[in-house]
Amino acid sequence: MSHSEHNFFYLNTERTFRISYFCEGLKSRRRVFMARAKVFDEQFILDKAMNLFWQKGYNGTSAQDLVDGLGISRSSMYDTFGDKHSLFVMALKQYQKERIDPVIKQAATVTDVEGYIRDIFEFVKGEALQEDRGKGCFFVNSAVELAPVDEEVADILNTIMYDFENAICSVIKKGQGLGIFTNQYAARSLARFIFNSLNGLRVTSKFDANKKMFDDIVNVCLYALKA
Amino acid sequence: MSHSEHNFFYLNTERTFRISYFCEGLKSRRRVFMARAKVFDEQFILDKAMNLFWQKGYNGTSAQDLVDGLGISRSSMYDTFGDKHSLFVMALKQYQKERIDPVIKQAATVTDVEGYIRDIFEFVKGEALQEDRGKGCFFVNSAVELAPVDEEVADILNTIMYDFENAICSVIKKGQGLGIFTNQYAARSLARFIFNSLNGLRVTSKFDANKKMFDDIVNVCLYALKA
DNA sequence: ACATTTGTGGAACAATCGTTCCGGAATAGA
DNA sequence: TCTATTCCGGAACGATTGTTCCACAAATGT
Repeated sequence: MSHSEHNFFYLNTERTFRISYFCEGLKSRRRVFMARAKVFDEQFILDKAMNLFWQKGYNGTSAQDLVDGLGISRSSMYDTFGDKHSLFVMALKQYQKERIDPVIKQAATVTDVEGYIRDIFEFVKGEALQEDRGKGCFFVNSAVELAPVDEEVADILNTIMYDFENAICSVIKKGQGLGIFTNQYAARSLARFIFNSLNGLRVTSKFDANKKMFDDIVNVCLYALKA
Repeated sequence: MSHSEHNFFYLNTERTFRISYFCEGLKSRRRVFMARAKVFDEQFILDKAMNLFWQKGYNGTSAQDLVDGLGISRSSMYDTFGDKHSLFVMALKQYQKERIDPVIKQAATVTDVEGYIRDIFEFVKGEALQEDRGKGCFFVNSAVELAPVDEEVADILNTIMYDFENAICSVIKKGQGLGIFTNQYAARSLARFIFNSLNGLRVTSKFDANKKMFDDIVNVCLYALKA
């Protein structure tokens, strides 16, 4: 028996994902057969992948690391997520959706503008003082490792930067209107300064830095915004 | 003929470096035979290695990449620099010696304190606008990729951070005495803020950022220091 | 010419890389 | 029970990883 007769779905050239093939073909029709339900949660696995890539980077994480860390078989991993690069991209988007988008959305309805900015700095500071501070930020790590050589990843990161800058900018603008933040510089300039400072904190957290050090940095950053 | 008889120096367990073995043994005695002189300059090769690792990172640079990029044979590479990790460490120290130490030394005798700080920012800004801006900074790149998992590299990076912070701190202190910089915060706090901002710039340069963006960031950073 | 060291090209190494494929066990609705 | 799908363990793939080794060419003072 030839291979294609036995496992026809492997040969789909458009999508190598085994799971999606048959299901998608039946989207409009009624499902006739119900087969074994998924037992692992894709989001849950994706979270694990995110943390693995986050910790060791793209090149530093091997397929074996993923199999060991995700808790699913090698076959399931490739069937569900395609190849390593696809999985990385999905993990990065997961990070965007779970950790960055909420902060951006919050900006639209924020009332305590100063608290909003301070909370972001405090959050990053908090992570920088955790035991696994070496992880840094998946966003920054990916930018440093892949942005220059991986266009698909770079596009995602640039989008994040763009959205984040705009969100901060709107909050700054509101704060300037309330007389809380300085009018010495345009809101966009200050937003970029904040973005840059946060990127810096993610790098500084890679060093042997202590609480006092982060306090110093954050204090000066927030001071620079004051009216 | 056995291997050890023919090329005895390969079996030195302390140092696998072929070149150093015999020479070091003769340091105190008079050289009897003068052999072929070195034709490639180790510093020159090390510079090339530095740029390769700088561009693609440690894990992203393969042994083959090094052979192709250094312009010497695979054998010469291993004979001269040991293994890949040793070569990386040497390249990192080269970066420290050539690009960071001069800036630190300058701090001791600087008179135009404001210009000194501004020049550093302008230099980083300039590099961030170059064609190969994606390279970023070898120091920051290495911190992000290796500091959490490579103790030897982390030690070097921490030393650089420590020295740099002290250098900036002394300049800031001088500027505070002259009434040029703000006394709102301790010199060390401001130095850490500067270090952090520069780290940020190295990350921001990985994105699709333009001149205006860096101008904005640097302006606010320098503004924050003003008295 | 000789001894000695440097550098080269290439073969070869074991290990790991990312990936594919298979057979079969498990689970579900029909 | 039958069919469809999920998931696993594991073997296997060719390619590439970092590294070692060897024979030989090149250079240089004696």
